[in-house]
Amino acid sequence: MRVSCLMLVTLRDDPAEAEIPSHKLLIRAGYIRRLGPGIYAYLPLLWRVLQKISAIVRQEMDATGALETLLPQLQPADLWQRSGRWAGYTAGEGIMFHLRDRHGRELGLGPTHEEVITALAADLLRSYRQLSVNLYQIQTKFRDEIRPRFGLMRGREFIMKDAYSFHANEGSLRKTYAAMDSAYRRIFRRCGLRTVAVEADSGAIGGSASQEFMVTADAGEDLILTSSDGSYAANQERAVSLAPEAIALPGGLRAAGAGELLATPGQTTIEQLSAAHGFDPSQLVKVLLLLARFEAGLRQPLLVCLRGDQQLNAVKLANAVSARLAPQHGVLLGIEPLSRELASELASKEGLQLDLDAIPLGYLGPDLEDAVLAQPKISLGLDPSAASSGTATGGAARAAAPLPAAAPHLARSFLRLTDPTAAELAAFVAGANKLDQHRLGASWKGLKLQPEIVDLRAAQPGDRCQHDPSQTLAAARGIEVGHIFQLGRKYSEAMQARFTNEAGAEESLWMGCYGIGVSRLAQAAVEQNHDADGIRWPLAIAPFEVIVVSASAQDPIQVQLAEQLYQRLRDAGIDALLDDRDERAGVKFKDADLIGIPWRLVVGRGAAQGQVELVGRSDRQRRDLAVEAAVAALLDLIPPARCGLQ
RNA sequence: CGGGGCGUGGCGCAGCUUGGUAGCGCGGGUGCUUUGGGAGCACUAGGUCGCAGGUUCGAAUCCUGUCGCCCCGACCA
Repeated sequence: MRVSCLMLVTLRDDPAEAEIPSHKLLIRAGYIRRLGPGIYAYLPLLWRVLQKISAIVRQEMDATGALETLLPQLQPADLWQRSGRWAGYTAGEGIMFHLRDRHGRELGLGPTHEEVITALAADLLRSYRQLSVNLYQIQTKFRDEIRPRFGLMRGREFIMKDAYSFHANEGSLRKTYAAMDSAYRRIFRRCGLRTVAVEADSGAIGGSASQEFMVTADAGEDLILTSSDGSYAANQERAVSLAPEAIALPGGLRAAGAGELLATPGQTTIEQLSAAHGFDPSQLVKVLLLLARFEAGLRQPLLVCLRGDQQLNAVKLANAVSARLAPQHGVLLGIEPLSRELASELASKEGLQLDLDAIPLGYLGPDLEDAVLAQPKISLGLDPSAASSGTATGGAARAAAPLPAAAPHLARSFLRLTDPTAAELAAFVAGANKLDQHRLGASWKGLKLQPEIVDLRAAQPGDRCQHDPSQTLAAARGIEVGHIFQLGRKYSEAMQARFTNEAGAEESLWMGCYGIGVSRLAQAAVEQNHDADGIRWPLAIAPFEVIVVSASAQDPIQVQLAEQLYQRLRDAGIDALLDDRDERAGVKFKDADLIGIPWRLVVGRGAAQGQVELVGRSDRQRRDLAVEAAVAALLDLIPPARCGLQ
């Protein structure tokens, strides 16, 4: 390709829209253009990069026996209703773009393809003899992100490789999961990325085991925690660790563990309490009042206890709450702090009466009685079954007959969950459930409580590791470029995807799914490979492998030699670019550095003597070589570097 | 959704406080000179100052509304 024909438009100034280096560089170097928030055009240069990444992904996926396919992006709502995700994806997080066609049928633009593929599998896979299979596709996904940002990093339209495997048993799923794990490691290595594999939360996709592949970079949106020996790495959403030892409460239990009242006027935060009375935060029990909203209308108040010095991990909480109530009440739509604002919003929007004046915010103790949620005289929508009894229907049954959108109703008892750090305290300080008063020297037994214990605390950098307390966790930022899941039978059961096993019995398929953010990966590669002058593409995914530059466009000898070299390299199968523009040398050099072609072959002053200059973009090493030697060097260096595995 | 910021030639910005009919740098075009790290000179094209109201003799500038974009946050009161 000739630069004169490339529609290359580079910018001298940083664009105002971009914040992080990779985003600025991709725009400045002419790789992308923004059309709207989170919507980008992939210009010809970037398209070449994406094609190269895709080729690597294909090679590695095909090598594992996976089958490439292409699935619809326009997906009927009933598919998503059958899996139980329509409400969560449209109403709750609202991550799915959805629309009505001219007949009033609801459709979603695919943010992922579990539903589509499972419906196909249900149709096509009938016998254990057909298993296992792993189908993948590389295509555009749509997600209505709350806040798109950083260019291709979090776009509303992006390119993803997603794969879905189907198995007759869990062992087979594990095998494919392991194969995907190693294929992913090869893919990222071949793309020139430094990644770390971390334990991850399964999030909205669901399922059991899952692992994320993170490109380590300061601009990463995820916080990852790793042990010093590297044997443990997890997303902070998921990470576990040992909390620091609590400092025993001086004086221990009071009033046989019921605690003595302590006047604490205006002291509603852990900090204020500690400062006023000399407590260590680890001597306090922090009680959080939250409200969980469910698809089928349930509004469930939560009372969450943590040790005062610990932080809540919202993802762990959502998982715990969901596990307890989602089977009866549909998808968990969200959890919010139960404030006066929220209470008045509940009253005005959903007609639910909740009298927060009965609840002394800032002075809550773990023994806060359900009576505070008691129904006021006039109230609507009481559901006596919520939270306590409830009809126990299985997930499959629920999915087969989607829950009708029920009117919002408020549970009148708390779902109480306690983190071990709080549960293990022998004597603590907690709110007295009375304004301006706390209890000193209370205990769980003394308060006549049997806490339901769930890991809810956020692991922090510096915490000791569970697998080896002599090690501590360190934090790093990461960009998630890949995620693999063992889904199990969640979707196959919901969508009735069954096969006949060897014994002739019907069984639900075992599933796995495996994603790579292809367009995000391209930007992550820039984030990890750039310098003050521009991008430094790893050769395996660079849009071109070498750029031939004649220093002077006026010197016919140079121009001719550059032309010859360009032809020879192309004939030898090298992805060569020829900068044939009538520009000064400086302009061409700057552009070559900015767009980041790994090798630059300069035809300059020495052209008449058959001397050229070969410059490496990454290490900036320059070597003066005879023409033949330069060509030989490139033919020697480039082909082996292509697979990215040296 | 909450908070903050910004909308002025293709791009990056100034002008707004103190109203008087729009400017700088880059980029584009033409010509001459220059030619190994984003050249110089000259000429030139290109803007209903996001949009809609209002105040005023007069609005990019003041007021109101509206739309769009960017940043931070949206879990511990």
